Amino acid sequence: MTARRGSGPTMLDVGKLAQVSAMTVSRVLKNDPGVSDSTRERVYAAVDQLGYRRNQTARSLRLGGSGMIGLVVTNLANPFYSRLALGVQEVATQYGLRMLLSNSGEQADREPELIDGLVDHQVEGLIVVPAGSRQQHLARAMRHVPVVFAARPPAGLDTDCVLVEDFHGAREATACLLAEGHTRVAFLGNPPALYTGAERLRGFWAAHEEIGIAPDHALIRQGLVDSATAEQAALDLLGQAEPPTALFCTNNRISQGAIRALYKAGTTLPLAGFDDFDLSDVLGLPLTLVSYDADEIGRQAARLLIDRLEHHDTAPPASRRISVPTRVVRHGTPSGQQPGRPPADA
Amino acid sequence: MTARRGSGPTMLDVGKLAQVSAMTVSRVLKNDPGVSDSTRERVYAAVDQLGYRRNQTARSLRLGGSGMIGLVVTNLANPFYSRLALGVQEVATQYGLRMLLSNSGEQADREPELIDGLVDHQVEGLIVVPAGSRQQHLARAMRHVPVVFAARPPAGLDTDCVLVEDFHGAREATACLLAEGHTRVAFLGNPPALYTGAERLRGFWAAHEEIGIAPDHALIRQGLVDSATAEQAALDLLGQAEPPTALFCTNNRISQGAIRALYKAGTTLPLAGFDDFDLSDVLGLPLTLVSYDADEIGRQAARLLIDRLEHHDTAPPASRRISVPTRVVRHGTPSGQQPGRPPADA
DNA sequence: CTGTTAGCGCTTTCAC
DNA sequence: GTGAAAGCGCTAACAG
Repeated sequence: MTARRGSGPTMLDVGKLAQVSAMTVSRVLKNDPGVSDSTRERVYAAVDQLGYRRNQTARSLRLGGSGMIGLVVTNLANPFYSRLALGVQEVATQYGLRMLLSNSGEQADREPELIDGLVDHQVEGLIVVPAGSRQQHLARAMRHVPVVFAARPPAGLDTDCVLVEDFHGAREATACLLAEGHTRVAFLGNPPALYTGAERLRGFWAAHEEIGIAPDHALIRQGLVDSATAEQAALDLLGQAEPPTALFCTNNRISQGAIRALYKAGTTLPLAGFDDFDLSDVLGLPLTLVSYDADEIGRQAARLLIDRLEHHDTAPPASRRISVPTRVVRHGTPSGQQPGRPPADA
Repeated sequence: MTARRGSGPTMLDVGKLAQVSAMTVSRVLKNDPGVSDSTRERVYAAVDQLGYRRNQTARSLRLGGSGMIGLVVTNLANPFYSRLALGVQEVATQYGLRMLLSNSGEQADREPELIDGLVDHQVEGLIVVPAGSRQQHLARAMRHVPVVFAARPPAGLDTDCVLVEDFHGAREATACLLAEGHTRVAFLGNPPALYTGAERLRGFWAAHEEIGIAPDHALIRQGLVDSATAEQAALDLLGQAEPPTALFCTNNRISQGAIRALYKAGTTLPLAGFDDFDLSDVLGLPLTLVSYDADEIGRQAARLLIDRLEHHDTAPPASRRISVPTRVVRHGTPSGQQPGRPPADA
């Protein structure tokens, strides 16, 4: 019941109690060597007695650095982004930085105010998963602090970014399906306006070209935004006169929607997709998933950012682009045993 | 290439350019009515030209309020907590508050420094999922700002909290298994030192007592911390001389571990568990899951906190305890019935 | 309608 | 070893 405004004791209060000036309190708390042991002890005693905590806001103002970085993700409910956030946090913590987190909900129009708000709060840098391709507000933010892009690249802005091997992963996973003889692979994709959507389609396409065939346009569905829309699209495809014999999905939510569609349709089809997800190994489905370390995207982004912060004085290095590697994980029937769903019953 | 220290233009700079004092700039930016239109326009022009942004750190210091709340969760990678965080963020945003997020990684010994750090940053309040039962540091934090507990109750501290109906949910789900005639239901639980662990065991037990039987101690495993330990425990149980005929799991990770164990053992057993999870409906397993709205826990916690903030002056209300309701969801059961309460209105 | 003064809590600089 | 003064950027309170 003690939380009052104007928030608690100050260094002056501590000093008064310890019979020293605020300056000396400051020195003690900073571990400045030039303080006598007896004084030091009295100060610590006063700090304890008052429950004193140094006001970081005042320090930030004086020192010119808030000790915070901002992170903006599009959907924290997606494990991909919560892991990314954990990666950012992990590295930030190592450098004594805290994380201000905002969720754009994939609404590009909300992003500017989130970004501006973080800048107002004097974050020392930003890591952003941009929700849209209009990035004017990010250019604006870059006038104030370094900005690192994660998962999606900057559009016409010169700055660091950390991406996944979208093209490579999609190509490789698609190639797995094609290698099994499938020629009618459906594509279930997120909006092509998103970098990942475009790149993964490109990879899907490239895998086809490499074996000299072209995907059937009738099997391509884009603009899927969640599990539900993906499920509907998959059901549509399965109901076509010439249905696909395999599916490729560009992210975890789409894969899950497609899997639900297969389940409801009582069918099983080989499915390849970007992003691994919980229990993918026990579905008993022939799955080919592009897996990668989402935490690592966050860690790398944080490292790039912190590197900028530490060299803010020196000539800035050219903007860097890091790709986090992918690997293909196969579940169910990699090479043609037991093509059904049932989990290895007795 | 522009991000320098001492971060950019101040109101004085803007004022100079607009030929007014800093005070007038402040008024314009605050939408104070007492400013002439011509002045207002000049100020806005100068703001735009300089790319000026109000320094929130300085405002915080002056106004006595950081505009931030702190959230500490135990594991952001668990969808339960990322959704909780989203709920907090949602309500916080409505009130113009930002969220400083820390992840304790379920390491109780790391929690104090996280909490202290947030207090140092002048968060106006805290929402905490406590990692341990030693909560001295939280009592300390409460001397500075209001603290709301989420998902786990305070231990001997007088403050608000938002919980799940742990006991009720566990009892109901267990009762479903018992109603099907199972008398040997295994219990796979998280550490009993955790409130949820204890409550859910209590519910499990109560369901047995209600039909006049007692659980077999040989079927009870506690202290499971992740999917892997749960899997191992489940495999152990399945290998016993008198194995269980059904399983009860106290959270999503444990359920997933148990499901993996069943899959590897080539068996199928009815499984009940706390927390719903992605694709639970398409596993084709007889599942009875205790589902609830994790976002809502965050929203409610944020509301309690903000209520405290808004009434920090008036006599504080007695500490409140909110329970978020659970409902049982059944998958893959031949009967397909939704037992217990009616399908929870919504 | 606009400006001046003072001070939020802290720390850098300079004095003793 | 310690303290006094000044100021980080902003805004409430008081002029004018």
